[in-house]
Amino acid sequence: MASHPTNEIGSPYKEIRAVTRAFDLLEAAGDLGWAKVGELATYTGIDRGTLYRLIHTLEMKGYLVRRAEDGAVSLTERILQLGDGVRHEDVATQVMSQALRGLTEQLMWPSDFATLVAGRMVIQASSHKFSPVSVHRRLVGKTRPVLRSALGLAYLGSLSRGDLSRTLDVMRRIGTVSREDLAILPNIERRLEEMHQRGYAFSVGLVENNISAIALPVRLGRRPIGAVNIAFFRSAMSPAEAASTCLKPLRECIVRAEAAMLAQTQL
Amino acid sequence: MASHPTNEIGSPYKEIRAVTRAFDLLEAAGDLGWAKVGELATYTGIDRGTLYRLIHTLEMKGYLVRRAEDGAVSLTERILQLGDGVRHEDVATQVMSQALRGLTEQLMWPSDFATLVAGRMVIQASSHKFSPVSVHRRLVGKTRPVLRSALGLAYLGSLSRGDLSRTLDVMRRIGTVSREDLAILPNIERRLEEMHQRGYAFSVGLVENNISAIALPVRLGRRPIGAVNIAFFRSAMSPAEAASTCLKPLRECIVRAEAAMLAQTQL
DNA sequence: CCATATTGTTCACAGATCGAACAAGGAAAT
DNA sequence: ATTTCCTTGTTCGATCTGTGAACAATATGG
Repeated sequence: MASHPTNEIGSPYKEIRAVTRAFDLLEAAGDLGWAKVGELATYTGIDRGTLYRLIHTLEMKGYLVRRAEDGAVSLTERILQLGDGVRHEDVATQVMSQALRGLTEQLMWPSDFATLVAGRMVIQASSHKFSPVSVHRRLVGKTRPVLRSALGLAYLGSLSRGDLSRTLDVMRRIGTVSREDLAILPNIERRLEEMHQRGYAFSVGLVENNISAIALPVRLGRRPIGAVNIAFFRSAMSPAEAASTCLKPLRECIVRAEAAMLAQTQL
Repeated sequence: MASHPTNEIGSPYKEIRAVTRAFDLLEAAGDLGWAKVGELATYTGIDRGTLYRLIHTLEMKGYLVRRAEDGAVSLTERILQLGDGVRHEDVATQVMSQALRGLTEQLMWPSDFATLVAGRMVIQASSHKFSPVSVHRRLVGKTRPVLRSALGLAYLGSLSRGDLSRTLDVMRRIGTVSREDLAILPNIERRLEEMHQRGYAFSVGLVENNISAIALPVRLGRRPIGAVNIAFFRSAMSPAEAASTCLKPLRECIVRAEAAMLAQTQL
């Protein structure tokens, strides 16, 4: 079928004009601070009538504000709110990738770092390809059930009560609570309490029959951002045996990674 | 003439659908972190075909990125870059409003705080209404020429060489260099050097024949953000006389205001 | 291997977005 | 005080854009 000119090698889509202009306007507002509509028209080249419509839309969404005294326009803090947490995801993934590699070289067993995304634990970094005892290669992007995996339980156990409630609400809203999960939900707080007393989360034969895992949460400062696991053959040892040998190096690895993340996000 | 339903009392514009959807997508990406296109469609209710086009546009503008491994989408740091300085404008104006009021109660002469906006010094806060010797009431939004006013010269004198060049380039680009300015430009660096040696900026009979002013810059940390002046009757004293009595309290007022701003922006 | 789910793309059409033109108000000059 | 010029805010028909149902391709799970 016929294709039309693309803006990027391989992409068939044109840029959406109104959206592009909206961001041109926001960038101009960022450059200029408080600016009159006529000034914005001169600076961006966008017709004044179009600007009035764009400004109205961005006002309704809360990203721009107009000063009553002279009609000047400025960005609001909502842009910053939108960006909250952005930097940290990238830094965390980068730091954890390196940290997991080191851990796996030390222990042989592979590890994954996952964050809660769209009601699932999504693997963001993984050391399986560095482990001599793993057959998995591409795990990044794969998901684990929040309520039944070691990764999910470790993460949930690091949330405050309020954040735990909100997280479960989001999961219900977007439909990631499975039938197996429904059996677990009534007891989730007790299971998390048991996990606190034990000192780690675990699962047995969840994703694959012969694979078990233990996991600990990861924080940025005091804020939980995800969890790290160690996966091992069920036949090789029990979770308790895994914990007795691997928990200490896992915890130490996480502490060093958390410090590195904190250093980088405050630069 | 016939009007149509408005989204806000008194506003005749409908929201631009594509722009609204683009921000719904960004907000969803902010909520979810790395998310697949199908997940974003479920979360936002926007058709997948539409999302592909929006994502493409936002990728081209640099606000979203797609992960090659599984096509997941995430916000980028550019949102934060867009928002740089947002919070500070509001805080600075609020703090300076209170500070200028105190200064005017102490000195009687009115003051203005201005920032560089769209190639002009725009008055963001003013104490004229608290001064018994001013006839002006509404100055916020009014502008002063950058190259000839005390406010403008104080601000320019606090910029690094690189920022000074960039600022003059922006002014040329958006056409705020007047004919009077053109006579000054060749000597601007010498005038700023003389100002440094004098310790303050001044103007005589600029906006009104009978009004002179002296001014000092205002910084947030090390970053120049604007300037504050003291306006007085030309017949009452010369700039040098004004400086001998008013410069010390003006400087002290600015130091206190800068400290208050720094404290607030680091909360 | 097959069925199902998911991803990515297309294109006719409904309707959204655009900007020239107009109306109103404010500022500056006389 | 009046006139002229500039700026702001709004309108609406025409043009073009953005949309989503449908299709093709790929990936996943049984």
